[in-house]
Amino acid sequence: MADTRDRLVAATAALFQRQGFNGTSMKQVTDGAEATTGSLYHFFPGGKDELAAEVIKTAGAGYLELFQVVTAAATSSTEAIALLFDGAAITLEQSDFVDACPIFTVALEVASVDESLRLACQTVFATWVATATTMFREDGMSPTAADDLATTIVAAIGGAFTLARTARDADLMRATGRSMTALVAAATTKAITPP
Amino acid sequence: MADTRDRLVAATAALFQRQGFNGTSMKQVTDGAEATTGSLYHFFPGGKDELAAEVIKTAGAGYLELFQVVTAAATSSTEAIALLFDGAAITLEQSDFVDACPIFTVALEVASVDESLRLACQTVFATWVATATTMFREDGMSPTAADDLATTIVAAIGGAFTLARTARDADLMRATGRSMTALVAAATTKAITPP
DNA sequence: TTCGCCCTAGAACGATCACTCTAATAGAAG
DNA sequence: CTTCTATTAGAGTGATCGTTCTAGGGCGAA
Repeated sequence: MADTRDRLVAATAALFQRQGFNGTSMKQVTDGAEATTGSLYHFFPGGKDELAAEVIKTAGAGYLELFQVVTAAATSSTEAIALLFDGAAITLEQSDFVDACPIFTVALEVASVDESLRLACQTVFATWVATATTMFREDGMSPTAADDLATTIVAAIGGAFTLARTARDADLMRATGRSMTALVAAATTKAITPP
Repeated sequence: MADTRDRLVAATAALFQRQGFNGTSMKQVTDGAEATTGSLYHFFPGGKDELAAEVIKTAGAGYLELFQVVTAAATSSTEAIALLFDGAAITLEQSDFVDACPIFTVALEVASVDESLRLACQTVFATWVATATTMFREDGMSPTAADDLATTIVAAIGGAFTLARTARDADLMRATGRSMTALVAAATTKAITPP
């Protein structure tokens, strides 16, 4: 069946979330996906690197869609950001601080070591920043202001994941969310009402 | 000589910066420190875990001292934060995006796997946040506002390290720095001039 | 010198790593 | 049915992992 491939990607993503790239073995992947080594290398002849690149790409697209769903449900950029951080905090708590973004977990360990994975992560982050930038531009913000703010929010949510997971305390995510919400609120009112 | 121990810690910290915990082997450590396996396990009988805990503790104290030096050189909290992010951006560029914080790199890969290292990272982050909170309290901010802001800044600098290193672009660090500087400026003026 | 202790030296260990390879099986196409 | 391609199965590869262990070097104290 073709969904063996999907199970491999999903299992790898789950393992990357809690152990990162180097901490995850191919045996754990095949065990988690209930697949065999033969299947794994049939679908990913490029080995661990190709599998990881697929995980990053898939997870990146998933989070982007989640962001767009949240944005669509919100009545303002400010509310969207508030919902984003609150949702992240709840997800962390409900998963016992395991369900963090696999991309942030992998990015730092591969950035200086594996160029193909570095580029895969870079592409995902750039997509996220671009999407958030577009949202802020629609609020009337200048290109540079929107880009700065979008970059900051992506950075902040990634760092807050690290802090909250390390401390096993989702309030660190919420604290960061409050600050970012205030920042967005200030930036949008300023954009709407120019001096 | 007793500085063999220091060389081991320094070499491990350098390796953690670019490869993380699981990506770094004991052989790389002994090679980098010009030490032997015997020396390594003499000084760190607890093995890789004990060595990593020492690296986290030492690096954490080093960055805290750096923060305090920067703060002392600045005339305001706002300027201190600006200097902090600018310095981080320059360090990244000068080291070809290798010289990032080893603690952020290690934190996500060990948070769900190695409790002793998770606690070591948690302690370091808590110390950083507490120090920044104290600085903001001296500006007259309320305890909760100061703590929120301090948490946000630590999260933002960690996330910005990830983004900048992944994209090999220090401007992402500078963009985050501009937003955080604006946030601190707004918070301090509000604290100084209450409604 | 001789002792005693801190540190170094590096071979060796079993386990596990990512990966390869051959053979078997399944199911669609003819 | 036969044939063919896609997928599964899992034993086996050499390399490398973290760690252990025995032996010896270096140096101050007696």
